[in-house]
Amino acid sequence: MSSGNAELPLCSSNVVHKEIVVRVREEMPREESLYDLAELFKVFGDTTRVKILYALFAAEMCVCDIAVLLNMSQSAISHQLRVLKQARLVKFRRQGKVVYYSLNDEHVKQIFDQGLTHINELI
Amino acid sequence: MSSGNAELPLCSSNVVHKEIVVRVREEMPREESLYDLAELFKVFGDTTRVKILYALFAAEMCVCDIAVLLNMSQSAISHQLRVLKQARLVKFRRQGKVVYYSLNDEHVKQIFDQGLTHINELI
DNA sequence: ATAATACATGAACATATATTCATATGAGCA
DNA sequence: TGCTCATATGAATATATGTTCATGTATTAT
Repeated sequence: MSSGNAELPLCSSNVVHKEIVVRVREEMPREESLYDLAELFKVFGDTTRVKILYALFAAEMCVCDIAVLLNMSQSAISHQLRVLKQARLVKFRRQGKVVYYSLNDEHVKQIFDQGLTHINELI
Repeated sequence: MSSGNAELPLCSSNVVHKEIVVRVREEMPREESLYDLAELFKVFGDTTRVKILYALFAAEMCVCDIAVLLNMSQSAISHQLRVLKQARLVKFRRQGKVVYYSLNDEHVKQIFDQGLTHINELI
């Protein structure tokens, strides 16, 4: 068996730069990694969650603190914390009736700061 | 006029750590920055767009190349390229009937790689 | 045990968004 | 001009997602 580039499903057009497509295909990360990456950014792609994470950059906070800070309902915050929990971006500890949330990851702040840098350079 | 922390809208509960909320509020970036940041990540939060960007990391490509590479319709790719264009993440040049797209930003790869690092450390 | 509190969660609803389909635009060529 | 091709785009549809509302659960206090 020869190469693995026999299956170019063809666009309607014939302007396919085959060598480029084949080479890029080889250089691309695995499908699963790209999917996971998009899922991670999807979590970052909501204002409420971005705000929560920035808040937790500064301090550990309980659910009610965050709700007051962002002027949103406790339920809305709780739902979003759930998303952040599932993405393993935050951790929590229970102290009596109060649940305190904090960051679980070092990279997030770096990713965010680089995002802000990008935005600022667009001005 | 004194401080600007008179307006704590109060959660249903009374467990509000006022000093923390006030301090975090001061440390948070501007509302607009956080909104823009979420918008940027929203663009990254789609598998198709992530794939397109990774493809363009490797080479400049025309629309048809990308469609073949990702095994998707030309229209779908074109719509997503529009989103990436609006976010100023890609640029393009026209050569005859063919339009070639390439990256317009240095940060994106760094942000993506840090995202992948995060994902890999979760294993 | 009962009540109160801090948080979690399921269902419903409204909104956003990704793809498809049909068609428009714009460039090269006969 | 008329035709073909590469790409862009508007409308429609299906799906995903964020918030609210109502309620469940776990912990503390009486």
